[in-house]
Amino acid sequence: MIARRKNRVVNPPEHCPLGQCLSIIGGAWTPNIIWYLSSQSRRFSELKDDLQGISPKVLTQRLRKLENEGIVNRKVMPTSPPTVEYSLSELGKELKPAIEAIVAVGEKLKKIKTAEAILGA
Amino acid sequence: MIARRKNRVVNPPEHCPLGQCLSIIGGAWTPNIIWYLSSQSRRFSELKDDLQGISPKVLTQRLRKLENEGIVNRKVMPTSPPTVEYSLSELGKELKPAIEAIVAVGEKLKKIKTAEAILGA
DNA sequence: CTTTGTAGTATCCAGTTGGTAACCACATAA
DNA sequence: TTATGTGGTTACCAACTGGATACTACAAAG
Repeated sequence: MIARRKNRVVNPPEHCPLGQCLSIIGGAWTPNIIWYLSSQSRRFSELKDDLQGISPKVLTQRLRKLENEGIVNRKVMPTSPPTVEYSLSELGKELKPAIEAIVAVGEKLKKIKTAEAILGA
Repeated sequence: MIARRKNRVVNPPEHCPLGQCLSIIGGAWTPNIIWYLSSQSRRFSELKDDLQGISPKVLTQRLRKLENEGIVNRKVMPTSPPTVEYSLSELGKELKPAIEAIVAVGEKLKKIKTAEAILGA
């Protein structure tokens, strides 16, 4: 029988910022929405075209949630018919380094996988 | 009627590294598992204690998946009963900057939310 | 008068996820 | 002899997720 090691690792900082942040960028399409908005503001139907395959329901859901969390600004333009401009808020822009770090890792992973595929591993 | 803007935003790099990476760190408990393993190697039951509330089923699922993806190393020790050491692979360590960036954002979010709570916003 | 584009809603449904609980063989400690 | 710890596995199930589809009101263009 083996003595159980008792040393606890440092806990993830209280009430886990990991979960905090991942609950925002988690969910299908969400990171992509943030990605598109990070370079410029976009209208609803523009986003729908950018994110090929997303249903209007899900796009609305995501945008509403991001708006409630203060990540995204929603601005109705007085055109006819009214158009709606979505953009990243200042808070939303804080997400960019995280997204970029994730993208960077994703690219490394892709390289490794393609290398493996070529080597037939 | 409004002319649809035609300018397309830069696409997320092909076959989206975002999704690539998020499919790895996504899923309940996964980021936390990586967090714990990032500071030292841990045994199955140690992780189970670290991640209070995780069921053995899910822990196994996560570890198996991470192992298949080459993020985590699994090493059976010749003790009695056999113990199993999990650790981050070199590839797994590449995830750390991304996790740290996410944690950083999570902390900012938390500060903002607590500030809002105090101000009664 | 019909069509088009706007920004969504409403409804239904299938698939996935994650949780609970029970169970396993084995060896050792009490 | 019985209990304990090891690292899981299995079956079941409720909840959540996201996709497909159809639908809306309104105004303007043709």
